[in-house]
Amino acid sequence: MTTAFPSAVRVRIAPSPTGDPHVGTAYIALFNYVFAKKHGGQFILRIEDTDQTRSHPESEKAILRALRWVGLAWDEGPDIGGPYGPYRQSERAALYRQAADSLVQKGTAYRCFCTEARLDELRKQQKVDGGRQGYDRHCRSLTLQEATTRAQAGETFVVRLKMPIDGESVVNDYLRGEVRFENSLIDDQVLLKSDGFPTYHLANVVDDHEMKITHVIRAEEWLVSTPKHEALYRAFGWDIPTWVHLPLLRNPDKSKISKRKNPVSLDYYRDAGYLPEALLNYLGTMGWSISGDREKFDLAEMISVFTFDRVSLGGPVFDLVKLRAMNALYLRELDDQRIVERLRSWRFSDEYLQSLVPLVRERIELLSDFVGKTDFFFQGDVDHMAMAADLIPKKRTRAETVELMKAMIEWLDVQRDFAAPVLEADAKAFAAKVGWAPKEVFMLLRVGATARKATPPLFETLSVLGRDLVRRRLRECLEVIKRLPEPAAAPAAKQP
RNA sequence: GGCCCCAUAGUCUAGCGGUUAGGACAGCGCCCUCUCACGGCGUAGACCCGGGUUCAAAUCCCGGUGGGGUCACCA
Repeated sequence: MTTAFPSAVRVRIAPSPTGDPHVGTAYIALFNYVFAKKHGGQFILRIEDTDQTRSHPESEKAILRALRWVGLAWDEGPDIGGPYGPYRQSERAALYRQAADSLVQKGTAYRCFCTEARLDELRKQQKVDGGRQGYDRHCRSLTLQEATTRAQAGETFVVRLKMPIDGESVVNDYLRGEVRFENSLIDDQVLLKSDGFPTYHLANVVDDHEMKITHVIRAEEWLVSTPKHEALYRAFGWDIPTWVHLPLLRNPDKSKISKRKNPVSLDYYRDAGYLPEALLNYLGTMGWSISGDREKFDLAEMISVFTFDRVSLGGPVFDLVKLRAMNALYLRELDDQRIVERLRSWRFSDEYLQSLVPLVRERIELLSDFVGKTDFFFQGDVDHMAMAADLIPKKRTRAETVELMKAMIEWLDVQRDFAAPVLEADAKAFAAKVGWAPKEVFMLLRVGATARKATPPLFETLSVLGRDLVRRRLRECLEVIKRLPEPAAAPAAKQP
């Protein structure tokens, strides 16, 4: 496995701006970055925003900011451009349409006019029969002329790839060697959606080729779709890049890392006070080792000795306790002045303090009161256990409260705008929707987000805290509530 | 469920045919010490199971089991 890499190494991280900047993105970006730098190559950032309904420009901004925070700088990207731009897929739509069309003309892809209803029905039937899952290739037998006529008549269609019907696909993964797939089990993948936008599969392959990507270093979840990608490269007549599928980061229960079970947003780590270099170092120990008895190393050192041969394939559990210990190591190494600087750029900046003062100015009588009134703004996780008695509202059961908290977290997960007035209006709407009194909802929100019953105005407070801290704390709070005993019935007899 | 990947302590890992199976976090104990923390020392704790191959398997092969991923007009 010790192939020499050409100096023209070009790799990429291709996040989709559909949510928070994800630790998994930083993880994969790190290995791409390090590999590129090791071989004097380029590290490219490409935004995969082909999902019209789920992509958001704020999310893209957040991803760029977070990647910068963590210390990974790209050589080409949507903000700085580069020779193979644009680096945002929504700006390359024509390219994909053209690519899909060329495949249709060549006969390696075909238009499919099947309706969603038919596909649903098909899936349902397949479930009953227990046979082969997936598209039945109904439209594959249409002639090009037939299909063209129907398309020109205005019928909506998608473009699907013609996978080989038999034989097998052998994918060469750099870390695992040959992986075999039976072609008959692989779907005729949709390449172009009915809205004219490409799917991941098409856009990704086209761009990786156009951008001259040599090594596709991505998460293991993509391994099984790699034969489709290879089929696409072949259909175009393009060279296939080297595949490197890294193991997936895991929750403590070993499932794929998820926001429900782990803080997953890079902004959370920033706001909770983790040092980016410690986070990066920790990510570097996930599935990779620098040597047998060392685990503390900086980026430069990782680059200097990097090789994929030291990757281990078991899915590493992302352990907050260990990360914290790593962070402590880095913190202790900083001299006093540097720690002061870090604190300033974290939460002791003039800017942040100024956002706090309006919230507490009427509530403090001495300057020294400030600290006690604002402590939860300077904490990461907060002690909900101490609030156990106030977590379940009077007249509510634990089960009801759990459901409410779940619904509230779901709502906040999609709440992009954290400006106080917006939050307030949306919170009221939320309360109405779930049929709870606003004051009940607000108190739960308050206690969940701050572990306090008395705080500055709720929505201003949430706004300043920021969505990542709020959502993490609510999740923690939910876990605490779940473990609480059912409160005694409301008019419960008081014990003497 | 089909297909694919994976498998060393609770967790991250070293190991790549012959080791008293090494390191780190967490745990426990002791030392340092006005407390706590840091630091130091120590301690407990692992090769998933079963077959092969071999003089010799944590290491190679096969099977099982377990975990994970994936089966979208999401990425």
